[in-house]
Amino acid sequence: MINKLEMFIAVAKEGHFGRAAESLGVTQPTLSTGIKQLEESLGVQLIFRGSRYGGLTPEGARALVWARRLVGDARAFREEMRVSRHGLSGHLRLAVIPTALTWAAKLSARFAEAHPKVRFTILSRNSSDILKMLENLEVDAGLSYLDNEPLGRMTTAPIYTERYTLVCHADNPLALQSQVTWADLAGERLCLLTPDMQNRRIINQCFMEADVTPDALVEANSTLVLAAHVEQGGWVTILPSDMARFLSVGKRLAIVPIIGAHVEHIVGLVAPFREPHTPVLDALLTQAAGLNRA
Amino acid sequence: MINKLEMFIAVAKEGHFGRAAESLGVTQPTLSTGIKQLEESLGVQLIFRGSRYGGLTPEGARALVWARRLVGDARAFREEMRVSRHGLSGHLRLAVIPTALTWAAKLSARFAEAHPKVRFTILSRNSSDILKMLENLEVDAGLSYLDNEPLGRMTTAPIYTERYTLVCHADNPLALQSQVTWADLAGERLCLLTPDMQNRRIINQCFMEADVTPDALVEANSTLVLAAHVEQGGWVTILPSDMARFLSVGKRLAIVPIIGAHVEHIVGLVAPFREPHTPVLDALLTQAAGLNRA
DNA sequence: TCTGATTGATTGCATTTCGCTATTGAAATT
DNA sequence: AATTTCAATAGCGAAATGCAATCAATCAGA
Repeated sequence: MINKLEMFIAVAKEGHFGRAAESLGVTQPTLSTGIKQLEESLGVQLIFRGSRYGGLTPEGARALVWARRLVGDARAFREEMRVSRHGLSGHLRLAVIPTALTWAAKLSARFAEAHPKVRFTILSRNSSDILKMLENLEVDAGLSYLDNEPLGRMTTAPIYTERYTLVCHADNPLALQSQVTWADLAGERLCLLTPDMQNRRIINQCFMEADVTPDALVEANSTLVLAAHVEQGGWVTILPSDMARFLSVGKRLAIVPIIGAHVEHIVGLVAPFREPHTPVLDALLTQAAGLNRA
Repeated sequence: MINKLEMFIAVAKEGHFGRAAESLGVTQPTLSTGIKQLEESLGVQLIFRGSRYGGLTPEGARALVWARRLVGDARAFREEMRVSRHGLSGHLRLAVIPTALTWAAKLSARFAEAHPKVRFTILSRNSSDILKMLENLEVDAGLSYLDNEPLGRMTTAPIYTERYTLVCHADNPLALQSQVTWADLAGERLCLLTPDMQNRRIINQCFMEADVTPDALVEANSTLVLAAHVEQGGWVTILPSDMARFLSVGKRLAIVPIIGAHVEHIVGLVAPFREPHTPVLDALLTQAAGLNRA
């Protein structure tokens, strides 16, 4: 049952039998019969298909919700039993928004100190991808905005609040100011994250509220690229203060706080709600709470 | 996986491999190997046993929580898929406290009107047994006190409030009174439910608050027995008003409201909390809400 | 309209798992 | 010490699982 449901989840995710089979490490015929058997045992067609994947039936969509739950719970169960033998160990997969990557490092460092046997995989993703990955059980937890995207049934733990700063080359006249407003940035050659990033949308909104049309000459999905461009001289960028500090040490870059029109956005840990938590997630939430206090 | 977990639940419930096997309709060796495989696949011993069942290990106790959840969810899932084919149909198992049996009839009658294809099984049980049966997935819902026993993660829907009345033979002097107090009942030959019933404990408490030591000469676990005794003449009993009315029609019995020292106890539907609900439970909750309004 | 590529279903076969009966071995009971 | 109870084990046939090979339908491009 459980493994059939995993097959179903894979097909729903990939929209393609062959790829789904590959992702599970089985052959396509095995997966085909698996889905067929699942449908027969439930007495319902789950997937439209005539020689080609044609989407989920209404029952299929409903079944997907249950499948995710059952598979998720089964994994959490096995995980908990494993932990009861070996202590906290294994693999923790984290998806993180680019601007929070330094915090991910802080989090995993703290965590590793407390639980040295746990391996981490940290992926940089935009916030909507993070939610999708959490749904599809591709990651165990995410580091993302808690106050913006509509979160479904999720466990959350706040970690820090994003405060935006201007990052410019030390030679830039703006570097001499103790602070700038969003309006001051009109006309600057901006280098910002791509618009699929929540962070960029927040910044756009700040500019809009200040009645400024930002001039994003370079877009990237990595803060590292932004910093590198700014170091070249011609550009300025906007980053949360921690990330700005991290990227500017040892470089001829200046950090200037931006004031006004600031909606503060809370960033924190996000994980699918599950009762009870897995032991790793519990430990992770504990570490997150510690970071928040610190 | 799921069926192994069902085996595990059965063993935990019966405390005996042979009986558990029988309850599942498999042979004892099948169940033995099932448990063994479950333990191997989880890498944890779940049950202490050396030639005899010796209780759950700590991990086993934890696993039981997960097992109940997974099995319950799997059933709810299958149930929902079945309903999407055949409409509301199938079997609804209800465990009910004796004093609420008339309400169970009202509930099932209403329900059957709306969903004629659903079969009912209604069992009379005391409130703590009801909780156990809900935990072990032996019934789908219960009709019991909502405000007294510590309910775990449960979905509840209030239906009515118990109000106690004296039931005595029409020839009894008390029958002439328009109302009685708990104290008035001192010295009467009482016929009450057994003390394992919550209702009896509530009545005991009422007597205690009125500083009366009740004299329960006959105890039974069925309200029908109480009424039959009262009809014989020598005894009086205490029943919630609806049950009293139901049992006294056509008989030479009198019903007298009891006043004072009344803690009002809410009776309603109880079902294991599960998100989303099964369609039958949803329908049942709807009917319960209707009864509550009426 | 034809042709090659894609994609999922089907078939046949080897392997594994499952569940039964019969039996054994160890405690508990007498 | 003999008997009973209870779970584990062995052996066997049936069912299931999963693979490689193949087929059938559809789509894209000429």
